[in-house]
Order: sequence, then C-alpha cells, then structure tokens
Amino acid sequence: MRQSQLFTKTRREAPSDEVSKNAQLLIRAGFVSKEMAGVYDYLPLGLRVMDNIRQIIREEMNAIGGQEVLLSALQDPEIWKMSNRWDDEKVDVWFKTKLKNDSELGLGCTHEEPMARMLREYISSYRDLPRVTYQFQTKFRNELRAKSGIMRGREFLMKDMYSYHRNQEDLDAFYEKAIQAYKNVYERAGIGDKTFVTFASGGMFSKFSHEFQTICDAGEDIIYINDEKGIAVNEEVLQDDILAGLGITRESLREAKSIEVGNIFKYGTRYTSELGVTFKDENGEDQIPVNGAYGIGLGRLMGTVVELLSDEKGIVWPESIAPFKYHLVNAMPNNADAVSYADELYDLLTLRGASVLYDDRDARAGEKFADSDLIGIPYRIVVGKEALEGKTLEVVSRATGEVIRVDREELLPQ
RNA sequence: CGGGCUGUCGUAUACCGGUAGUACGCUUGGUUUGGGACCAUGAUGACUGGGUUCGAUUCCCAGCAGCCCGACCA
Repeated sequence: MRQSQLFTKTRREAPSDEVSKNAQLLIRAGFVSKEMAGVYDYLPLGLRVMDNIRQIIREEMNAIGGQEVLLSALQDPEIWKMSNRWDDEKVDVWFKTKLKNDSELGLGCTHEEPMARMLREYISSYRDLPRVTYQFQTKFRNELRAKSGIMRGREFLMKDMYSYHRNQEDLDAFYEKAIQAYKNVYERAGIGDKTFVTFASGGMFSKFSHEFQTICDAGEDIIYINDEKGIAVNEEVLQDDILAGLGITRESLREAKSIEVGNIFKYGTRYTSELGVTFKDENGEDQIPVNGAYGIGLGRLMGTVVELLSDEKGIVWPESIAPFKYHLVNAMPNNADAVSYADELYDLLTLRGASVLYDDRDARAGEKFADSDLIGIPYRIVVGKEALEGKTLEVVSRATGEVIRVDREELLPQ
C-alpha cells in the first residue's frame, strides 16, 4: 500500500472527548473513527489489524474442532421467550425493533438461543455429537454507559463459539481444550504474559465461569493473581471457601486491575433444554446435550494490545497482528534516485509477498518518522543516503528502537 | 438509570452582551528536505429550538449530543 493513497491521515491531536489511550492513539493514527458514543468505524489500517486477530482466532478455534458459521443479527423473539431472555427485565441490553407489520425483532446481543435452535435441525443422535460452531459477528448491546474507547461499545465484533456434547465429561474435556486455545490466542496476539485464566462467578449453572483477564491499569476489573499457579480469581468470587477449593491462600495473591479479554461458560443443559434440543443415546432414549459458550471481543482485544504495548510515540504492534510488517520510508522524496530506489524496493517486496506500507509521500523525513512511530508497524525500512550509496539498508525495530543494517538482497523474502 | 461537567472552523483551543482570534490541517505560489520546516496566500466555525435584551455565540429554559463518577455488564 502506498501511503500517498491511504484513505486516512494521522493527526497530531486526539479529539478532546476521548480520554482512553486506546481510542486516542487509534484515532490519531487513523485505525478507527468514532461514529457515536460506543460505536466505532474500522478504517483500512484498523480493519487489517482486526482481520489478523480474526485469523489467529480462526486458526485456534479450527484446531480444536470449531466450524465457522455466520448466524443472523436479526433475532426472532420467540426463541428468546423460550429461554426467558426476551423481557427487558431479564436482559436489559436489547436493541429491539419492529417489522413493518409491527411484529417485534431483536438485534442479537449473543447467540445461545438461535444456535441451540439450529441444533434441532441437525442433531438427532449421539453420533452427531460433539459439535462446535463459532462465528465472528457484530453484536449489539444497549449499554447504559459506553466507555473506555473501543473497549466497551454498543456495537462490536465478537467471536462466539458454542459447543454441544453428549455428556458432562465430554464438555469438561473440550472446555480444557478451549482454555488452551484461548491461551494460544492471547500469546499469539502479544499479551500472553499478562493474561490470566481467572475464576469468576458461574451463575446458576456451574460453580465458575472462566475469564481471561489481562493486567492493565485501564481495566475495569479487579483480580487477585496467584503467580505460582498462574491463575487468578475475580474479586466477585474472592471468598475463603472458594480460595480453599482452589488450593490457594489469601496471602499468596496479588491484586491487579485488568481487562476481561475473554469469557467462557459451561451451561450444562441450559439453553438446549429450553430450546427443546434432544438426541437419542445408544439405548434409543432421548437425552439433552450439554453445552458451553466461549467469547472473545475482537475490538477489546485490539484495544488491550494498544493500551499495553504503546509508548509515548505511539502504538507498537506485535508482528502477528500488525497492519503491515514493514514500513518502507523514503526519507528523501525530493531525490529522484531515492524515489526510483524506493519504488523498486517496494515493488520487489510486494511481489515477493511481504506486507508493506510504503511512505512515498512528498513530506519531510521528520514528519514521516513521527507518523511511522505513531502507526506502529514493526519494522521500518529507511531509504536514504546510505541506501543510495549501495551500502546497507537501515531497518529499525519499532518495539526496541534497535537499528539493524541489512543487505538489500537479504531483506527480500525468498 | 442517578449525579456532575461540556458543546466555538476538519482537529485542538482563546475571547466576548456589540466586527469571533490563534495553532495544526487544507488551497495556491515559492524556499526547504534524515525527527512533526519556513514565507506568502485563500477558504472554512458559535449543536437545535425557545426566552430575556436595542442587540445573544455569550445570560436563562428545554431538547439533543459528548465526556466523567456511580450503578449495571445477562
């Protein structure tokens, strides 16, 4: 991508109404734009990051047997009435609307009900289980108060996965695999070392749910971490009997603010029973599948990475989710030789499959470097005097500032 | 949903009951060119509605919008 053609530009200052670091940096660098409170647009750079995050999650979910689907955002109230979650008294985040004929519709805030209903069509025998489906979908939640930039919005992209099993043991086994898959996701996204499996309240249907909490001062949650076991408990379940059950003591815990970057639940037969899902076991008896649900908010994950990994100059993307791997910067755009050198290098890199943002703009080097720092692409390749003299290319690591001098041929993939 | 604060060019801000200013960005021309250059030039602004007043962007009321604290987060 030639930066002179890029849809967005950087800004020196963030809008005064954005207080959170993630939104300030993402808006300044041109990744997102605010549409209204809690509603953000993803622009070309931001969408590339989201797509990278999506691909990591997709690979990890596929690896444990997930099958990608895409359910509808518009929701039929009937199935939500079956689980008693249509009433605003029960679920207060609904966006509700109406058809022209006045019948009600909802905009999906989660998808347990439609996914469970779907099973009635495709699951009829124990041989059909387990089944695991997941999707990336825009969720709508009428939050009373949106806040923290892209971290808590009214419309957001979520990966939600649902697993269905013939018995509890099978769910338990899958649940452990899901925990590992989630750990892989956060590890690959660059926040693994700060993310803890956290015991949280499980509601009526299991003792705990599990959250994935990333330590960060911008977080809304408080967790207590046991470093020895690498686990944490949410403050909402910080009770002596629970700690004893987990084999940890109060003294071993350290408190931290954190961001919930994922949450997984075991529902037992809730939803499947409410939606009337059954299957025949080996004896021809009707049974109800047990199910679990597994969620990750992609925007929140992206925002967490920004909160955690940025510095005073801007964002620092891990290579795994960066919008581009290389930022090719022509520091001498006034020099015809430099332009043809950089053009050629850009063409070669692109031809060989490298992802490159090429700053070919007619701007001064200082401005380009400042923008490059702000956007946060992992490796900056600088075309300047040194390159023209046929020596080595200057490659700067955004994360460490380390300057690596490499031979031009060495840089090219293949 | 309760409480508080705020709405001024695209962005950030200033001033003011009587001609709305500055910086960045943008236009045009020129100089400059490895860490957000400079000169000149032009364009662009008072959330909406009502009230008070000779006169309101300014004061008052309502609405709308945004932010913060709390509650909430199935």
